[in-house]
Amino acid sequence: MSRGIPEATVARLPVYLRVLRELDSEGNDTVSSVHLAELAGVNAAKVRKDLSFLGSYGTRGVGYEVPYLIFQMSRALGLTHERGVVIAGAGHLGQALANYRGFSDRGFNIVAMIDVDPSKIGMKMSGVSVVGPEDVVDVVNAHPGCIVVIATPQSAAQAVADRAISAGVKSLLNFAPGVLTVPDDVRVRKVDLGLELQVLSFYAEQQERSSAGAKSA
Amino acid sequence: MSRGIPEATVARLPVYLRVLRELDSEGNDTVSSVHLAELAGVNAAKVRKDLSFLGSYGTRGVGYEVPYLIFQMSRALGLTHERGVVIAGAGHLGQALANYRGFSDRGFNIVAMIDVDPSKIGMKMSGVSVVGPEDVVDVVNAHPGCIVVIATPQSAAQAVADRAISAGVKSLLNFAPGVLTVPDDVRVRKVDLGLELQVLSFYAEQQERSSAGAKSA
DNA sequence: TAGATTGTTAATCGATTAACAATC
DNA sequence: TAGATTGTTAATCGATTAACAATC
Repeated sequence: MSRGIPEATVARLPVYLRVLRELDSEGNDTVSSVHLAELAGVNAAKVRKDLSFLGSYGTRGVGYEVPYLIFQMSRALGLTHERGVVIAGAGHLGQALANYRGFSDRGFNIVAMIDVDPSKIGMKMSGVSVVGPEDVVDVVNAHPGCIVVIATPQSAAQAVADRAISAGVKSLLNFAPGVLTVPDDVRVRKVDLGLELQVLSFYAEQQERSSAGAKSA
Repeated sequence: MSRGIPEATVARLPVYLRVLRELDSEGNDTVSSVHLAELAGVNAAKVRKDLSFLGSYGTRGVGYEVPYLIFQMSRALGLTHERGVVIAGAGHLGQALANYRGFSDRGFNIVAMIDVDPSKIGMKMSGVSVVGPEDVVDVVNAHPGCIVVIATPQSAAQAVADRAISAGVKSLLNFAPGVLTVPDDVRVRKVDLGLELQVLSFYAEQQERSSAGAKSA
């Protein structure tokens, strides 16, 4: 029994896919693991290993057929059919996400925004209807398998997640800082802007200290 | 010669710090690795190992002094002094970042936004002045060690990065999809919204296929 | 056939975690 | 002292990568 595709591999598939689409639009019919690796910024053996999890779609001595690999990869990622995305929080971040390019051409369809602000409810923002929190269940029911993006303040994040989960949502993308508590069968991915800045700050600090040390030495 | 703190550890420090601040505000004087691990959602041995990279700040039989650990961790992360942040791109995402809470109380100071739109240049958005691209050098010089956040469309991202780097910037946070080419001494962290959704889509698809399979079996 | 490149095995590397001596 | 908990070592685990037989 296969243990499934490793997380690290799954996270690289979208990178390969972006590169492959670019190659395709430039008219490339085939690509070798070495070339694909270079464009994706990874090791060629890693590319071959990653792709082998999807199946044996290459040809020895030749490489991979670009359009076919795009198809297989899109299929694996579930991008060959529409998937609904609900954005919770119609603030700047929510609007930025609603405006984000490259959603629709990957099969993602923003079906609604949710906000508590009565002055926003009923409006359309970037072509997306804003509804109140009590409508989450209806929206989720109308779009089975949809992903809920939490772009609310931290104070509202858990409540929004709870409501979405009780409506049947299994996938959350969380932009609020802090941890969400969810059942085992719900998958959460987290984007933490503060964390990213702090990591950069750590390395910047290191660099500054070592160069200050070199100066005084 | 120490090989430096592992990347994975550095990325967990901000998580520990958030938990520690919470504990502190609740009046906890000390915390054990077991408790801290629980709150941070990681293994206790990992916590002890991670913290040991910072130094021996715990007391056997007792645990870690919360305020002291906060201080040491903040120092390691370079959060005990101000650091400038420049946001390139004054669209929805840029504004969302300018509004983001938890920057200032971690020492991050948004010093300017950059945009090409003449109607935005000269304005203040969320209290931050918007300047034109040609002013990047001045802003960066006025705030040595600052971090540049790229919240522009992909088409402008590399040019913005190049300009910032030539002005001396060493840390970039990139929200544009696609790869940035930068010199070795420049550190880039990337947040890729499309990638996150595609990863969620992969697992959602798997879940749906297996439950469909179970149904037909 | 000769050259190229995959798919996979086996080696390497690094990160996680269990275990425990040190010690408060 | 007895109990608790750190700091660190050593074992485990998983991911990366080099190497190469298979094969186009």
